[in-house]
Amino acid sequence: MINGNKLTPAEWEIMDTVWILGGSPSVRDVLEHAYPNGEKAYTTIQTLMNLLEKKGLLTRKKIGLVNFYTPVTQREDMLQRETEHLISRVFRGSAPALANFLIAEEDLSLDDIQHIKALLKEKEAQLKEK
Amino acid sequence: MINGNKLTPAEWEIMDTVWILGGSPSVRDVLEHAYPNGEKAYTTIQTLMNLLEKKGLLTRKKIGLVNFYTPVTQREDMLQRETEHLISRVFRGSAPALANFLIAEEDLSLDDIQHIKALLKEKEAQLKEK
DNA sequence: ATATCTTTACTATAACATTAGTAGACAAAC
DNA sequence: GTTTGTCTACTAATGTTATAGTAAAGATAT
Repeated sequence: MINGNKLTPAEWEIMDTVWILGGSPSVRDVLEHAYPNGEKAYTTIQTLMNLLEKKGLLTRKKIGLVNFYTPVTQREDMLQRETEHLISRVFRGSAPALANFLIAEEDLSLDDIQHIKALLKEKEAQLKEK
Repeated sequence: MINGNKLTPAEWEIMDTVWILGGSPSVRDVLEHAYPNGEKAYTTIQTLMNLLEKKGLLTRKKIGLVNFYTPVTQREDMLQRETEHLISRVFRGSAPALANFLIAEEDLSLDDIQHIKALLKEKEAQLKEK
């Protein structure tokens, strides 16, 4: 199964670390990057990463003794999935509602606003073109 | 405690129904509105609503035999909380990153874009004023 | 005034998520 | 070549969320 599984918070932390590290990190790589002060046990991370393999989000390849884990999806796919989940659950399915809320309620700098404006202009041109 | 508790999916469904219904619905009101075909048992909703009281999201007042539940917070407060949760967990704490993503990746109509532009202009004026 | 229905309060169970321990395999260090 | 350390595979314990059953209290209908 490619998917259908929502990531739990602990799983997300692992996946995010894998994406940040890039390539095919080992359990120890992830542990050291995400929990440098021993916040979690090695075997905890190991269990989670094997779980993520079972869920189809990581693939695993053993080289010598050690397993190396490769993400199956791009981080962007997850952004999309998580964002759409929020929209459907909390904003009753309306992406514009989230956009409105973001602009109205979250702290954006003038720079941010300029940047968003530019993006909008682009998007607008793109839409009109069709 | 006013809060600190994240809503679980089942809890969110309840809260959302309470907000939609308005006023101070009973367990049965919520059940009938949210699960009109008996998808969940009466006592399940009851348990969840009592849990939500314990968490400080609902208050409860008994009139005669029946408990009526009133939401403590506005729906908007929850939008904020949930949105910020997504931002911190998935967009590494950057609200603009979510905004960019939304505009780039979600389907927005020309109307939506006009609307967002207007909002941005407002926000901008507001920021410059200070 | 008894039978039936609705509601409450309490309890129980099941499913899923989180964390980590243990035994054994292998490599490296001495 | 035995000790030490790292890794895997497996298992276990704990915590949290979700779901609903049961008994008792009060209302309602006959």
